[in-house]
Amino acid sequence: MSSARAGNRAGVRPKRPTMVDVAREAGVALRTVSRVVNNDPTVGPENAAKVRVAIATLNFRPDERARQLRTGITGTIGAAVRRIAEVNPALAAIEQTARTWGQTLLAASTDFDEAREREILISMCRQRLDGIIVEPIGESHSYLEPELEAGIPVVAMDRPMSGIAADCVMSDNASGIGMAFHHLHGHGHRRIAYIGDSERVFSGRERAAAFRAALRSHGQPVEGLVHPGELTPERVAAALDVALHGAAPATALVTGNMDTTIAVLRLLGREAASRLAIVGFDEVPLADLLQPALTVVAQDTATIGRTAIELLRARIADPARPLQTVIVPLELRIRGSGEVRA
Amino acid sequence: MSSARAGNRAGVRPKRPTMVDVAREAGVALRTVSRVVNNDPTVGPENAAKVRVAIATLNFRPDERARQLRTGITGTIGAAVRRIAEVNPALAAIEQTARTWGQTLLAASTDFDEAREREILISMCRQRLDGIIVEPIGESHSYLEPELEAGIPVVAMDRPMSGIAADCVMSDNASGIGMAFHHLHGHGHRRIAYIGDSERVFSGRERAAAFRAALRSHGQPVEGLVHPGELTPERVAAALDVALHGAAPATALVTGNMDTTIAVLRLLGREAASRLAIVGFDEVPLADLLQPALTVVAQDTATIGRTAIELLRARIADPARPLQTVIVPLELRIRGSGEVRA
DNA sequence: CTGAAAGCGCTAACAC
DNA sequence: GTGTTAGCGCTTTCAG
Repeated sequence: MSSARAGNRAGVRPKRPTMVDVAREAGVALRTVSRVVNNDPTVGPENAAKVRVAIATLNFRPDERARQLRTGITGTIGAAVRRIAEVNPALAAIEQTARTWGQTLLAASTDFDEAREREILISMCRQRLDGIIVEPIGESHSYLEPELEAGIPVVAMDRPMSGIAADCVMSDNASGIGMAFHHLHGHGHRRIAYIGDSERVFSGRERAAAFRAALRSHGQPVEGLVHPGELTPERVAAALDVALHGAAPATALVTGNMDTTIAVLRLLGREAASRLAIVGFDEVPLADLLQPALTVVAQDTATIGRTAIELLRARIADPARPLQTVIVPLELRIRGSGEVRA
Repeated sequence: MSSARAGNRAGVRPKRPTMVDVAREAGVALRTVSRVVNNDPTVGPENAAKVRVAIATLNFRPDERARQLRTGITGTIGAAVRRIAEVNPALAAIEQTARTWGQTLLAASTDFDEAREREILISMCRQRLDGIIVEPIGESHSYLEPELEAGIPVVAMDRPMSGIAADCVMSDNASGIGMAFHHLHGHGHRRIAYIGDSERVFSGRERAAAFRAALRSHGQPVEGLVHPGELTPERVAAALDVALHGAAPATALVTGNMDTTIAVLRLLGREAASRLAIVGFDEVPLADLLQPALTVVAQDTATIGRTAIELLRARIADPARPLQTVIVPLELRIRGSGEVRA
């Protein structure tokens, strides 16, 4: 079965043919091969044919690295996201758009790790990518200042970057939280709690602040209702306990992101979920199949991704254009869990 | 706000300093700079210091492309998967392992499209990646023959490649289907139906065949019970209708992959799901939160990913080693939907 | 239309 | 220890 590799001795990687080899085989100059490979029309038909034959017989494939080194452009854009291999319509949109433009996408996971993010970003810079889209994790990205100065375009997605001046596209967190709150308030709830991500995270900060603002604007007390923090099951359980079993139990709940929503649903178990009104921030997979189906305020992640890469293109085309921050609206998706009356 | 870029005129990308510039700045030879950059210990401490100062003042970053061209290795492995930006523990495992080995991962989506797959694979070859992992889509990959010959290691994941000799890791589809069948049979079901992917797809073929074999080995007729085909809602609905509303309605159902499972659950609606026994092939997100919770035969995708990259490493280390196909067992996860009695 | 030669930014022999 | 000199494989002036 391994006969296909019979010619290969262990460890001896056969050398690939280069343009010189092709030129020799075809009996033309190196330059002519290059022209054929790049579809330059100024090549005589018979020469072109000879070259193509030589390419086929030698199985020549141009070395992209050499071309990139010479031309100075990589035709590749980088995406440093929190998780490739997780549902991420923004990333999907970026890849699709990049492909449309004939660009390659180099995607890597920061894994919510600041050091890892830095590694990836620096590595992308060393590879001289045409541009970088990043879902920022770290608190300061000032180490990228020299890279920006050197001309590598960077666009932030989901959160702004601090320490450097980069374009940014993100959701309208405040309005999204407001939407969720008002929806529940409109269904008669007067004790609405919030459980969400830590305020050390930008979006966690924005959403918790927006929720507090919503409470105040409705003349409600804040204490016991707003629970930002780490996303451990224990912490969420504790927060849930305070919210539901205090002196004045909440009758409705806003969860600040997908992981919180799922954690809460798991904790509530099957039946309890139908007595408490819940609106989740962020879409959840199979939300429509849950019981009751989950009402969410959904981010328009596809638009976010598309905008990110468009901002990047614009920045590449004109490094001097004014910085831009795009805020993308969210959408309330009514499915049942948020329509439980008080 | 755009002051940080004040120095950049539109379109004029500032040239980055090279090693020559650093050498001049530091007053040493090019070679010495190279040594410092590569942490070569044979550099005098004061020279090293001078170089480091020069690097910092000029904001020098070595150009990875040039290094790759010179050394011949890219330090990058490619993964052509069906979808990045979707849940894919195999990809996650690959990325993590690659990182551990100091390799960069270049991931791209074939998007279930044969032409796209070909584009990506060829592009990866032109970039001279150290190796490629692919979830094959196309029916023949013989066009990769020259590339293999030229020494680029390729490993197939989830399905074998046809037309070329490549290592492969995949799930034990037949056993998985057998497990699902026997589980339902053990709960008293005597009319068990199967709805799954088209038999034009390798795994669809394997699973449908295994299901037919299971039926036969239990002396049951096959007609009306095995429904492979396209994954459109209409087709699945029609298959479901035949299975449930025929002369001898099925009392249990095996769904052949995640998309089929979800389609079926959507079609059945909330209540019907608790009367029909269902075992899904493939894990489904939030399966434990559904009602009833979904029993599945889960692929060990993390192991598949880890195995894929280990096979790749082994192949890179020894191109002459015998071809290997690794079959990974599946696991029955009992949650409720598969334990409804006949 | 085609060819010779220079060079992209770096590493690797081989002197000194 | 350090510097000099070749290239890696390609594109690109610039002559023919």
